[in-house]
Amino acid sequence: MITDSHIIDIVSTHHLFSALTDAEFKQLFATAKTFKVEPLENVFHQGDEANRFYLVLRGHLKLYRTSPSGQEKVVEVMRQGNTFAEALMFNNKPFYPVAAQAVSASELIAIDNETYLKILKINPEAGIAIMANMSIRLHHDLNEIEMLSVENAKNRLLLFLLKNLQDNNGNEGIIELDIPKRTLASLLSIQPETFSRLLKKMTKEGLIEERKGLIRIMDIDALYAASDIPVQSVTGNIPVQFVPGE
Amino acid sequence: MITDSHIIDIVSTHHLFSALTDAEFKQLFATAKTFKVEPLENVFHQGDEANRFYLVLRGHLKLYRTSPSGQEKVVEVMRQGNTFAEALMFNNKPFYPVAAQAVSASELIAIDNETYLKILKINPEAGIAIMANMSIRLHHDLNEIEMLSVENAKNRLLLFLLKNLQDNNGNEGIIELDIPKRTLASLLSIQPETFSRLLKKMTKEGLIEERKGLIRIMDIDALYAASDIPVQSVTGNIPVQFVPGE
DNA sequence: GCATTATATTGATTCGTATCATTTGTTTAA
DNA sequence: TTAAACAAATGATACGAATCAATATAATGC
Repeated sequence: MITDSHIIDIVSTHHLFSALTDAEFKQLFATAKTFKVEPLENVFHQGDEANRFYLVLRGHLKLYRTSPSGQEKVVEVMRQGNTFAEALMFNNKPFYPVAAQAVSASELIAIDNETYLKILKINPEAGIAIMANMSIRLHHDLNEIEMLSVENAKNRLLLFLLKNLQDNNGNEGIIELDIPKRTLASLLSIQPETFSRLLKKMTKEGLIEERKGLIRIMDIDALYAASDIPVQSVTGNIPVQFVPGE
Repeated sequence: MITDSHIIDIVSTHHLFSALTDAEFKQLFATAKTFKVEPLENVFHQGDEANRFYLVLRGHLKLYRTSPSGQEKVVEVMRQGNTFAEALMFNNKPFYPVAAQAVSASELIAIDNETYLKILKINPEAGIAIMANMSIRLHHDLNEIEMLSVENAKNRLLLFLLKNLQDNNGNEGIIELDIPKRTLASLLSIQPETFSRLLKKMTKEGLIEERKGLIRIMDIDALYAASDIPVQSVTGNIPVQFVPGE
């Protein structure tokens, strides 16, 4: 039984658990067990029966696969707050296709697949609530990836401007700066100095106009043209992973 | 009724639909409707009743919120293959908290919340299968974000090395290069020249050793120390969004 | 009002990495 | 074996953006 408040904190903010009712939460964690692993110690091996999934409370672990030739390949690194092997549960896969080994001293909770699935099957509402969380998180990640994919300062600023313009009548737009520029710069991962220079340059190029607390976009199309923000962006293109051997 | 094969392609690869059985798929899309919107045309307005969610087949749209003071703020941009407003459905929210407006000429499918939820409630297995997809996608995104968050070439290489080392006995490790270096460089978003120089530098520093097709890590701890890869990494820290007004 | 502090701009310099050009090394096939 | 094609390494240079330093402007408190 889980009681430690620090642990409850980590558990209850996870998308797989945050939508559960108190009763469901209690039911689920009645059968859950916390345990510790030392570095190089395995939580499970490739091919083991998969009837539990895990939440990392502390430390970090690697999930790796060993090929027939003995090659080891790390598939994923799990850290505090991450769950792993839950996709197997949802997919009814009976065996772990990878092994999990602690990299640093770690603490985990093992959660019973059967108990978790029973909750979902008895009460579809619970599943729907969890899907709500997952949906939100997916949208969030998508935005995050889009923003991170824009590599240079100028394009990040342009993307920000295009996303935040208001009173977009015709080909003009206005953006109200209700936070200090230094903060905005930091949000865009640009140094304040660079930010200042960028705005100045764009003003000189006639793309924008600055008036206390306002940025006025003279020509939205020209701004689009000035950026090389991918039209199709990241969305939908599953990016290449580091799987040299496959 | 949806028949066009191009459309079926987009629909059936989406995580909300790919796990449905043929029968469920048919049932769902019997009530779905495709429609087109022109730029500046709204799909729905803030406060409208939310009994449908949408999948973008073509074009792109902005979701935006208008504050009491008349400020417009773009929350998200949706593109081909994206769904939106499905989180509202899962959350039983009765009204759209944002408006959706086409930016370019777009084509969409509107899907009935009621029909979709009915499928999930009648058959919990369907919901579980969808959650499997969502789980996989979430893990995928997490990795993607982690990799994108590593801003400079040296750290990307280090992260790659640390993730791919095999025969990690003690504090040494070996990595087999089974793809050309230029390809690996490209995967890491590094120019081949830079990649070559990096390896050379790390060899000179005594961190690694190179032998045809192998990279041998002399001291894993030292390698960790050389990187400023965040120990806690991205995981769990919900990054700041561009919401200056909140 | 003025002093104090925070924020913003501007200049000079440095660092990381891309780009271009050239050379060296390694496969592949005639 | 030797030429042709490709991969990798090395050098020179250019550019974006961070950093350091100084100054200017705006906001805040007394």
